[in-house]
Amino acid sequence: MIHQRECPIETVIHVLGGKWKPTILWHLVESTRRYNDLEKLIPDVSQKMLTQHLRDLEQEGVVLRTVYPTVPPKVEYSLSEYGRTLVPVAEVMCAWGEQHNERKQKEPAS
Amino acid sequence: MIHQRECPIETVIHVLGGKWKPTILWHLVESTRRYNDLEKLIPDVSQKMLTQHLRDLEQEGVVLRTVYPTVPPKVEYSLSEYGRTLVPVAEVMCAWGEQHNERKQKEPAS
DNA sequence: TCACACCCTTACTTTTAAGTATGTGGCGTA
DNA sequence: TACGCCACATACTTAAAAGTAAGGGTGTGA
Repeated sequence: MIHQRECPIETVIHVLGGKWKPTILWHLVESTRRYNDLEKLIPDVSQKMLTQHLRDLEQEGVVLRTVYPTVPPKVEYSLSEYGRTLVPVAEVMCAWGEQHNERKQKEPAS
Repeated sequence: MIHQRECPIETVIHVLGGKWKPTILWHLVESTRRYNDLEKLIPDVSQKMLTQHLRDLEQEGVVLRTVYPTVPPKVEYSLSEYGRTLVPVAEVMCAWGEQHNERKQKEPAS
């Protein structure tokens, strides 16, 4: 938080670059989710990291957090409209990443 | 190195996600460079990180390393053809990142 | 009265990335 | 003889990210 990011690629990496952030985003592209849902969909994430990543994504404007003041509390997470502008970027990255993974599998040496 | 990457977005982040990698790539898109050139072009990078990032990029197949057995030694780094397939991905990321940086400047409070 | 559901928070530890400082090899030059 | 050039390698330290474990607040049902 202490320095401004001059490199826009680093910006994207910062927004998308938590260990579970792509997975979270992926689930939110499909549908709005509650905290509990995400925990179940991503069994290996710890509560701490899930909360922290959701907060990060919220602060970047990518994710919307809606609290219903019911008992017990209900909190919904969804992609913001702005967050949807990130989807094509993620798709381009995905496509290259997939191809790269395949390539790496074929030539494990080199 | 110990686990295979299942998420292709993480793959891209892994390839591009060192502190100086986007900068290195950027300079190699423009031209082939020698180790010394890169040191001068990126004054803040340490030798250790420059070497390490170049090795990483080489191992991913993105960068070519050519050694001329002269004295003193001469080593050239360049983007491979495969590395050039990464450029459009980087450009898409760049575009979103720039826009995102502007947006963040305008609304420092959420 | 007690546990449970939901959505977290906090403190502490481990792992990973990056930074700092110093050393290496072989040849040309002074 | 010593010194510098180029492209590193290695060891050690610091900082950042992630993991682990435990607690909290509130109202409802048993």
